[in-house]
Amino acid sequence: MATIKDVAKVAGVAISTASYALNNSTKISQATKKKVEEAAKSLNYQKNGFASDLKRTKTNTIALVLSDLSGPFYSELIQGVQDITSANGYDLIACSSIGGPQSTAVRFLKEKRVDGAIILAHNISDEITLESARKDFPLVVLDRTLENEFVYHVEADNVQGAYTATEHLIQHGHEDIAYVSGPAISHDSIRRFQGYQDALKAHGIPYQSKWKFSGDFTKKGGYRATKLMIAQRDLPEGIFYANDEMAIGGLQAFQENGIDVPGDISIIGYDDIELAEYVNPPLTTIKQPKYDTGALSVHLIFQLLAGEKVNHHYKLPTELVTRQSVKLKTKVSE
Amino acid sequence: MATIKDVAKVAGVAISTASYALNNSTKISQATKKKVEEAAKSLNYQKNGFASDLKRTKTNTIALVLSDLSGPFYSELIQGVQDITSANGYDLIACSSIGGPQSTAVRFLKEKRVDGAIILAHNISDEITLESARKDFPLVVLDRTLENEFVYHVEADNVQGAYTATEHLIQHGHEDIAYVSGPAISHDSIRRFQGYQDALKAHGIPYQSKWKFSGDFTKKGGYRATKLMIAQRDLPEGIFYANDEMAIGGLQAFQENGIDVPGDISIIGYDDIELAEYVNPPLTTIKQPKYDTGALSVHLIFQLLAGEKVNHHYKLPTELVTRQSVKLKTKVSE
DNA sequence: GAATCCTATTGAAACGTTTCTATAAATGAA
DNA sequence: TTCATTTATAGAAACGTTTCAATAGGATTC
Repeated sequence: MATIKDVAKVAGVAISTASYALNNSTKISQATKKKVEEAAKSLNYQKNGFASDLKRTKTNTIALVLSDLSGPFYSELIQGVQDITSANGYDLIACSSIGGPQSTAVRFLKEKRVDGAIILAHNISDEITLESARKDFPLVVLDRTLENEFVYHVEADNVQGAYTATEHLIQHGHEDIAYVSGPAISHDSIRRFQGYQDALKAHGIPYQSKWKFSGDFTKKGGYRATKLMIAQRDLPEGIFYANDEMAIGGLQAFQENGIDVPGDISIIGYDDIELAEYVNPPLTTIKQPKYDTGALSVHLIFQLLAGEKVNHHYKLPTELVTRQSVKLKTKVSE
Repeated sequence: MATIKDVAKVAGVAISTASYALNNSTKISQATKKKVEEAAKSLNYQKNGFASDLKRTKTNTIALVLSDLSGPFYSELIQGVQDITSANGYDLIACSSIGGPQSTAVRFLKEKRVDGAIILAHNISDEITLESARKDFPLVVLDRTLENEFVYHVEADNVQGAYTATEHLIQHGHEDIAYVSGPAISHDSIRRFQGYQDALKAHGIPYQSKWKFSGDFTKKGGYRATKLMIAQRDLPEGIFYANDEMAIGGLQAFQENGIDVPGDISIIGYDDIELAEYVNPPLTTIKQPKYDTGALSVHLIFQLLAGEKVNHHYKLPTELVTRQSVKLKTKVSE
């Protein structure tokens, strides 16, 4: 590989001149600039990114840390991140945190191979996040809250979203409303449970622990929780699943047992994944402002890199998407 | 940030000693090794990745170049890539080629910020690929063929897959079979068209150009092509859509026009995306060995990095997934 | 024509590692 | 005791850039 030394030699100038010429410095005459560029072209010269980064102590790259590169993909969120990143002339790379402390993601964070990072990876421990965060290396976390001077937090408002979902069921005449949770440690699930409880309370419906079921954010988990409910022969009037995947699993369980949704029971999900529109019946759910979440996250990083001060916490509003899995309950008896 | 210099100073040793100690050289006594490690810990030392890469001229990282980080995601393919990469102790990063020559992907390729790359991005020009490929920098392309000493090619067998799909329709009694293509320049689409034609020929069915429709691999494109077919009031007996997305768009068009699939017309897709199973009717389609494609790609890269010789072209077999969008045609009249 | 100011160019240091080579100390053989 | 050998450590060069400070020469001013 040709280096800048070779280019300088061929062009007959000093190394520094070559560097200036290739970096469009104004101090270089047009003639020498041309000479250098031609030399570079003839040698098929490409700068060595590492050497350059090393000297500049700046990479012009933002990392998006995902728990698993192979999905589930938050494509709108990434779109938001991507758009803003490239609008600012930065590069974006995605890396996975599979493998824990040995993972690519952790290496990139610790070795500061990027200028800033957005973390959406439950398997990156808080400890590692805190160790990596430092001055001039802003970190935005999306799936947890963390108190640290250099860690920032953006989230869709889980409490409000869950409140809306639950209230929607209540407004459709349902009182016995179950909640199918995500993993116990999930920040999102905990918040959504909070919103669920808040809504019940606000409408004078006492919370009953028998209506809380444990899921794990997977289709199978939703299926199992629902089977359990059915087996207990004591169905609620409505179910709020902490995410769409589980709701779809639940749908399958109901189908298998000849229980009609929404005829016999109303259900509502959370996330508005692509599939939600296609299942039968189409799933009513809560849509999160994913694009905005992504866009805001990078935006904050750029503000911070520019030395501005920003808040440590941001909450974005969610939105109810009405489809056909919730039905108005006409109180026949009672 | 603490550097190795600081560590050496605190530990009271030379820089080189510190370096050896941190890199587990055998020549260092246990005592000093411990001393250095403690110093590193106390300073929260993290090595500078660039400096290290610069000296080593090796990054231990493989890049996966995607046309758009926000999907459509070939999650199984990525899984394959990921598994093999980490099994070899390498890091994997994904980067996008949005923005053409200014994109992150192109920079990473040209500036050789990785040891090898897998390219699955139609918007990376052949020219750039060829410019980037060089000795000790193996490139695997998945969505085109390219003749170059340092470029390798892995693909699911498009011709065979399309042949199988078309033959499946033929074997179900269909003769008038339409093909809805992807973008004209798409390598995949062209190959699939070839397979379609081959199957017709093999079964003595003449190819009619009126049965070729232009799509673009999107849902909307499939919808439009299908609408056009319906408007012409001359429907084929079966349609082979060059991918599932378009088939699903087509399904919607048929639904809107009260045409029953597969009662009135059989359709088949290509890809076996997740949605295919959920649409109504579930879509018969061709499944590609995505995981294997990904795994083989990285495997080749490692072989090449190790100095081994491998073939330049690999073709992996596809598989028919039978669902309910194709029906046996009982020839009532004629 | 001397003094001043630009402008284009150069030389050299620096970024933080790794690694080759040299050296000093410790060990062993004679 | 001396010399050779091993071992642990140190010194310094190198990787390929960028950029500060220095310089030379030409243009401008009076």
